[in-house]
Amino acid sequence: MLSFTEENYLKALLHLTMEFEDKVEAGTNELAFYLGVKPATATDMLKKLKEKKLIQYEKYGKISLSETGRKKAIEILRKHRLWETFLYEKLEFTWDEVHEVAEQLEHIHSPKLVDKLDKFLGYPEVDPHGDSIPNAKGELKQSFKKTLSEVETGTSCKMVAVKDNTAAFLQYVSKLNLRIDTTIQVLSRQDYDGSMELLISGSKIMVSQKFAENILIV
Amino acid sequence: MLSFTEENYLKALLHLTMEFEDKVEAGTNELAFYLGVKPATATDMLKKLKEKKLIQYEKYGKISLSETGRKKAIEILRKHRLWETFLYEKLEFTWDEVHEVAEQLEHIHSPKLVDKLDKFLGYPEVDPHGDSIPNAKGELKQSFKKTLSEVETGTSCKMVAVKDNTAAFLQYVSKLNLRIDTTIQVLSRQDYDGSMELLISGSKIMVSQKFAENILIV
DNA sequence: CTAATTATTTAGATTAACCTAACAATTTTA
DNA sequence: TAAAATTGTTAGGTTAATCTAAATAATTAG
Ligand SMILES: [Mn+2]
Ligand SMILES: [Mn+2]
Ligand SMILES: [Mn+2]
Ligand SMILES: [Mn+2]
Repeated sequence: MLSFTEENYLKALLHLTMEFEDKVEAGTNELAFYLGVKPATATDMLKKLKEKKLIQYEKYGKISLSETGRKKAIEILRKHRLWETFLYEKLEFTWDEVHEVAEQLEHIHSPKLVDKLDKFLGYPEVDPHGDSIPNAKGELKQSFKKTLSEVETGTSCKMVAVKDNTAAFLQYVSKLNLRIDTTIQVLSRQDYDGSMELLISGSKIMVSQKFAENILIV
Repeated sequence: MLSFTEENYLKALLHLTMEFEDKVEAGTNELAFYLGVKPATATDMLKKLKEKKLIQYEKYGKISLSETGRKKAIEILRKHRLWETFLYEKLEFTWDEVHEVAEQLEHIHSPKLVDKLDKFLGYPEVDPHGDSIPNAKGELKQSFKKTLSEVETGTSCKMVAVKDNTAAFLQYVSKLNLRIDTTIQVLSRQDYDGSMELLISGSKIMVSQKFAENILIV
């Protein structure tokens, strides 16, 4: 049985090796920074995870998940996203509140619980942030979506997910009346700083490039 | 914030100081045995819990919960029983499966989660084992119920809870068609070993004294 | 292609939660 | 009430997960 901490390392590695289409490895510092620990700490854990055959790793080399490591990580991601969906759909949590609690709930060990929860929620495909939920077989629909910042001026698109999961960002998105499935029309763009003028359900708003880079669209 | 382990010690102390009406203290060995650790380990933790003002304790003396310690312990008990109820009522778990998972879920930290869960479940008063669920104010209806072994021969009673929460016992109870609210008629009793002949919804069964001592009735 | 910079590992500590073995206090029993 | 039994504590370790400081490898830049 994996410890809470080991699970977090695997989850972090899954995240870091899926950041963009061709990224399949991570570095020690990158991992340590992501987890909020010192590189020396990460090195110790990497040795242990290698020992347990959960990762591929050689001293001074890059890190990637093994097949079993990836399986484990996806299980945790599945639990995380199912719990977020539960909190959002059944317990009236807002989308900026669910992540923190799911960080704890994802470590509950009980295969029966996960599958019953999935059933109870009606086998949802995406979580409250628009992220795809791995199914019971451990299959994850991974699609690398375009961001709002890449949309051509004058065209329309639909928001399908968010990239940033911090409460601050999510609350701001909500305040702008943006949510999953909202149609966005790009009216204009400032060459100077990349900020964009948008039309959302009748009202015009202005957003920064940084903001637009965290809205995923289709 | 209390650790997982500290929470388990407090919960154990709450249990041990509520075993019967006049029991308000526990001993080091008793506590250690209940938690499955060595007495030396318990002594260490007792010092820490005393330091944090969660218990009353003097070297070589008896242990009892402080007001804050009791509050904390009841919060955990509340979570435990609400989660058991959730698993049983919403996720189709059987009553012998819920405890193990609730042992993990009870340590999730989120005041909002507990209260939303309570609301979602319709503010249940008892868990699947008939145990009273503390309310949001931390009030616990504690009633010391009679056991089936104390019922007079020839009279009837109603099962309201079970004392033993092990899967083996609960499965056996189910197999005998006994559940919360079942009416039990005591037909006869063996002087020799205290075993009892019961009438349950039309069929006669024989149970041991040990068994009868773990069925709570009214 | 060396020197500077960056990335990573090693060495040596710390803390929480556990253990065993030995010792000390308390309670029971004869 | 003294010996025996029980209960509880202390001393000294271990392991997992963390840290800081120092050393080393790899990469980048001039
Ligand atoms: Mn999340
Ligand atoms: Mn999410
Ligand atoms: Mn239980
Ligand atoms: Mn229960």
